[in-house]
Amino acid sequence: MTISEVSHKLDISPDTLRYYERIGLIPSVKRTEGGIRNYTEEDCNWVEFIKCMRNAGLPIEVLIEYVALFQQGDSTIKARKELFLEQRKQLVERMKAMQKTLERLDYKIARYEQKIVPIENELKNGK
Amino acid sequence: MTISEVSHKLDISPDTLRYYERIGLIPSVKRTEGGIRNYTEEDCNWVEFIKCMRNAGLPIEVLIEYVALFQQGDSTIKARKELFLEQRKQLVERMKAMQKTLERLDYKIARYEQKIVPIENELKNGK
DNA sequence: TAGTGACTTGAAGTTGACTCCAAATACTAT
DNA sequence: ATAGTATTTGGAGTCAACTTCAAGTCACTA
Repeated sequence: MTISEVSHKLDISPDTLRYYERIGLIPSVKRTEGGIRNYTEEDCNWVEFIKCMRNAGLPIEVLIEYVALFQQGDSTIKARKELFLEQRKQLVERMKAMQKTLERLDYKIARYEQKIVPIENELKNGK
Repeated sequence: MTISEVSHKLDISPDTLRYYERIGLIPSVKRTEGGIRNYTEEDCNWVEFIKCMRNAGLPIEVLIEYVALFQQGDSTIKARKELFLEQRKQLVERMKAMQKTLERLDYKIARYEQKIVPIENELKNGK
């Protein structure tokens, strides 16, 4: 797959794809003889995985470390598990904070609801 | 309350507090005769509210708009409700995405668990 | 084989959200 | 009154995460 195909498929710009590869956020992609990137299915999976993790707020640095550990082979499995456990913990924290915010938004919305109805009644009554 | 008191209370730097005020992310704070900011309880509540919303990922621009609407009085109640409804929707989306990521992390962690146990058994058996 | 469009690189530029700085002014304790 | 600390401002600097640029290379196609 060419870079623009992957770009369309995963909705990430070619520039960002190159950037991710350059900083080690995805393992480096094999090239054609001419030097053009040729993404395998596995490369795509990496990109998609990283996109998903980034989307949930995992720091780039941590993901870079993960990719590096992955490339060092099975001896790093434990470290990778620890890394994910820590990120899992932080993710749950963020989700809890968001839940609180959601409740707060709901409360505000409900209060506005109460305020709007009287105003609309006023209009209805020609005031 | 002085800016440094608020800073400690809410764990936001004085620079950030001034920055938030400058860009309209919180209503402007009354000053003493000498020109020093004197935060009321209400000012604090604003800061805390904004901190909470930012923390959940609501865009600064949207919050600036909310503050502006708020300052225009009751005629903007409906608009404020709409704004919150939209943000609520997006927040729920983000939380769903994070839930998926969480499940994915859990899956990975579980798989590493399975991989680690055999490795540890190998060690135990002196391999 | 010449034109056209996609791809390459390293480096510079941009954006959002702060964060720091310098010089001036304000409060506080002695 | 004076030293010392806190606060003020406008503006510059920083950092992460891209994004754009320039100048060259590759690959298809008429």
